[in-house]
Amino acid sequence: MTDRLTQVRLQKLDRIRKEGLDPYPARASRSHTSIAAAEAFEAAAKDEEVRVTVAGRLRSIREMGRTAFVHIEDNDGRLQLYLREDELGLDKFDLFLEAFDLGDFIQAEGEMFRTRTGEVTVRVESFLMLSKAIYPLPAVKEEVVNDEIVIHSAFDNPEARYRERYADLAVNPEIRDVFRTRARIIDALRQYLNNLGFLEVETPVLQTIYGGAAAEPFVTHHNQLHRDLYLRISFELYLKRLLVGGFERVYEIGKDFRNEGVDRIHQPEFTQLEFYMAYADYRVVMDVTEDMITYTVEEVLGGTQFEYQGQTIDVTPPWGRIELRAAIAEQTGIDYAEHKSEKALRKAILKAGIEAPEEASRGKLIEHLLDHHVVPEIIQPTFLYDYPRDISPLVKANPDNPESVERFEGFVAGMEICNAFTELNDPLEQEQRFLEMGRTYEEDDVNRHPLDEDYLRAMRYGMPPNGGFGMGIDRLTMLLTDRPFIREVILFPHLRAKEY
RNA sequence: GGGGGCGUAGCUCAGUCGGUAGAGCAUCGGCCUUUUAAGCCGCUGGUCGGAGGUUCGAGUCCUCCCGCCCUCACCA
Repeated sequence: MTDRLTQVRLQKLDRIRKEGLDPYPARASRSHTSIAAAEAFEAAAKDEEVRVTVAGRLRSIREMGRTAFVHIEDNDGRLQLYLREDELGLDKFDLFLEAFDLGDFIQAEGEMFRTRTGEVTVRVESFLMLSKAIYPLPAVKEEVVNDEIVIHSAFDNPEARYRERYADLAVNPEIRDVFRTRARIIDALRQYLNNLGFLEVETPVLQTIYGGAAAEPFVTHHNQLHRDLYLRISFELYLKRLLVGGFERVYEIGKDFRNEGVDRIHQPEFTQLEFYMAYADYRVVMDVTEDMITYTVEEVLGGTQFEYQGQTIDVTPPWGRIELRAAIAEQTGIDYAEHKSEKALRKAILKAGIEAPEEASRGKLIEHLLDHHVVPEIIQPTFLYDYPRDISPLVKANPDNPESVERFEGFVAGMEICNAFTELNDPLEQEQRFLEMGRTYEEDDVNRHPLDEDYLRAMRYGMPPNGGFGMGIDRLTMLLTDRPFIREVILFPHLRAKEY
């Protein structure tokens, strides 16, 4: 694209070259970041000279006759520079005004002082272009009113922001903060698990048989092997093979891929944490979950309470613990234990004036009640436990009640954030469950699982009893950054390809 | 996939009943040596998402297509 704005900047690029300067020099130097420079000035004695070399991107230029005030922005924040013709000389000063634009990266050296309005500023004695910007960044203006930053003409067209996330990040500092927080969340989770003796591992993204969740996979193809492969929909079956191998505590943080609809809390590519813990059951995993998330929230936010979309969330243990059956009964008046068959339960649901999906198993009906009538009501951190067996093929049955399995999910702010269970480690029962699954789903159901013979083989060598856990990192990040949409916490969310 | 909404200058947005396409900021030119949404004066800048249609005349009405948003469905 060579529109007029771009043409002007290309001419400026030439102008810089004609001055004998490289608009993209290989080397930069800086003695202080913006914050370090301001701190050094504040710490210095009254008459002491504080000389700095700073670097950053030009974010504002206020030309005032033979002087100019500009702000540069670096990773730490913003710093004001003051340029004067009598300080720089006519040629240099003109070069700056005529060839430097918003968005350019520059380097400047000078002595620090405080302006009449009290702002710590660098009086520039020399400057360099570090990188000339050819396209103008979206024109965002900021104003400080009563210590609050008011943004004018924000760059907030969603399509443009996600397509050009780099521009979004460049002009919206709060978006950069979202991803700094995201990194700290992952860091805290790692610390927590490492401290408990967990081993971080990596398992295949390309799988010959997908499993561990009910989801439609992405299919790809390996040319040399002449076979289709699937992008993983979960890590579960590989991580549990590692327990067979003798590791007692393993976890993985990585991407899962599900070829399904995109909405407020779903993206086809998302980040998951799963861990497996030998000799633990789902009760232990519940305790660990509470503790791990509390630790993470404290590390990242400095406390156990935070605001999410206008509601105060408190993760301080103990979290609510309610049997799934009781939670559904409370919200809908339906006790599914009284309706043992799919038919009977469907009848009860319709009688209660609630919609029931067509062609759903009894477990699917229960799940529908959970998703639509219980989950939206759960604001404070809560575990629901003991799930129907037919929607949980990898979970060990509850010894007191063979109808239910030892599984729980954690919910916060109307969102499911984790799913965990006492893992089924009986190879014969697992095989039986897989076969049951094959019957539950129709032949052409995309969620019907191919039977993973190799996983059964692994189990036959002996798998220690263990508790497993999975959590969506993106959703946790949504909570801790107060973002209502999952695409806000994913750097490059998926959009349709645009042709240029 | 169904339903609804939207797409106008680099950015944020107006555009009435179908009658020559506008504003602020940015850009460009001028003034201004402690400004900070700096200020003042002036000038530019448009395939109105794309294609077709109705009409003397379409940003506006109709059809199809593309993209984004919301919502439903799907989603251990």
